[in-house]
Amino acid sequence: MSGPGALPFDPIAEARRQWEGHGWEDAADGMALVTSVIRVQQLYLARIDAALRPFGLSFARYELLTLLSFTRTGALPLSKAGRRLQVHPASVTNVVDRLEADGLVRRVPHPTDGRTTLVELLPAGRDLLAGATAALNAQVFTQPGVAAPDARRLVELLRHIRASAGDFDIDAIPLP
Amino acid sequence: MSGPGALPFDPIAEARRQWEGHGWEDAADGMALVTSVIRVQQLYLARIDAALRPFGLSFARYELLTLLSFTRTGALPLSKAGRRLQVHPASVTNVVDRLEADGLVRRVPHPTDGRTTLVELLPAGRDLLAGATAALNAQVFTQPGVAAPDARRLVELLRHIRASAGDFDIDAIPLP
DNA sequence: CCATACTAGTTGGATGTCAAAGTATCTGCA
DNA sequence: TGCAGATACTTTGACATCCAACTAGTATGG
Repeated sequence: MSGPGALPFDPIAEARRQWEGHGWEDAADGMALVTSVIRVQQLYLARIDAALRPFGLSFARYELLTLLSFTRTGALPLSKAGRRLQVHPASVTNVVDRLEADGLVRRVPHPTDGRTTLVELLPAGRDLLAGATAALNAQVFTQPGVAAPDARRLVELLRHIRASAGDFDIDAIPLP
Repeated sequence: MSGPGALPFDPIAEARRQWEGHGWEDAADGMALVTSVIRVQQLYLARIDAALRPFGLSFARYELLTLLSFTRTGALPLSKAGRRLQVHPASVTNVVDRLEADGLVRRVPHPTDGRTTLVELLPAGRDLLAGATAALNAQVFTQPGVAAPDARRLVELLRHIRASAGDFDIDAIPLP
């Protein structure tokens, strides 16, 4: 995250001035947006990691456990988990390896499809998850750094970016 | 990035429904915002990496080269580079190692401060940077997935989040 | 002058990302 | 019925992140 202390100026505003100074005006808005998103992601991830550290979980592991807890059976094929979490199959393998090593999930062969392995939430994982979610909700998700109307406005704008990248059909499930 | 093809629904809208269904309404807006930022960062980074791949550069390396090119001397102390780029000192060491190995920068002892090492942009780095910036501007920064007014709106909202995290004094350099 | 506190940068390790390539299994069609 | 193409998951390697601990050098105050 940030080096020691705050900078005396906004580094993204400064970069934007440089972009314009070099004649790249057309790209300045986009550059500022992209680097802002990257920086805010970094800030959020640092806060998430801090909130989860007492539980021995990273955010990637937490997300997988949460996804499993929301299913009816507490299990999913790895491929489906990867699509829902929008991560690469190799990342799913990596995270499942680590959760399995910690006794929070287990791998189960699919009853009828030899290609498929299910990842199944174990009681230890479910138990850990309750406290972890409470901590995340209290420390991060109820304090996102902007007021609720602005948070919703941001989500809506970011949603257009996600849809334009092909994440989902934008007309599929409209926001209320 | 995304697994194969788009999902038939918005995974973040779905996660938000789960959050509300579990009684975590107060945290739902924040959860949606945080996961949206994380996802959009991932999308942007994938596009950036694709644009930079022909130049053999990652975004972290590109950013450091760009920062150096904006200085008067083409050189900076590693500590200062880390503060400007808002990354951990160990990350700066790592990226400088790799750029040095590729002959794009070199480490130079500080003339008067024995603790300090300067990282200096070499001609090969400067040459590579011109094409890399053109590619990034053309492929990513002029096509951020939203129109310019929305991009500016997003930057302003994200700027408040960055300020509230202590990145810089929000009154220091106001946007026009 | 010296002890202490601070700064600068490195090293080792953990983490998770994705690309590329691989093996194993399933499906659909000729 | 056989096979091409697809799917599922793993392995390997590259990449960059940060934490914790370390060494070396500088600044400051008594």
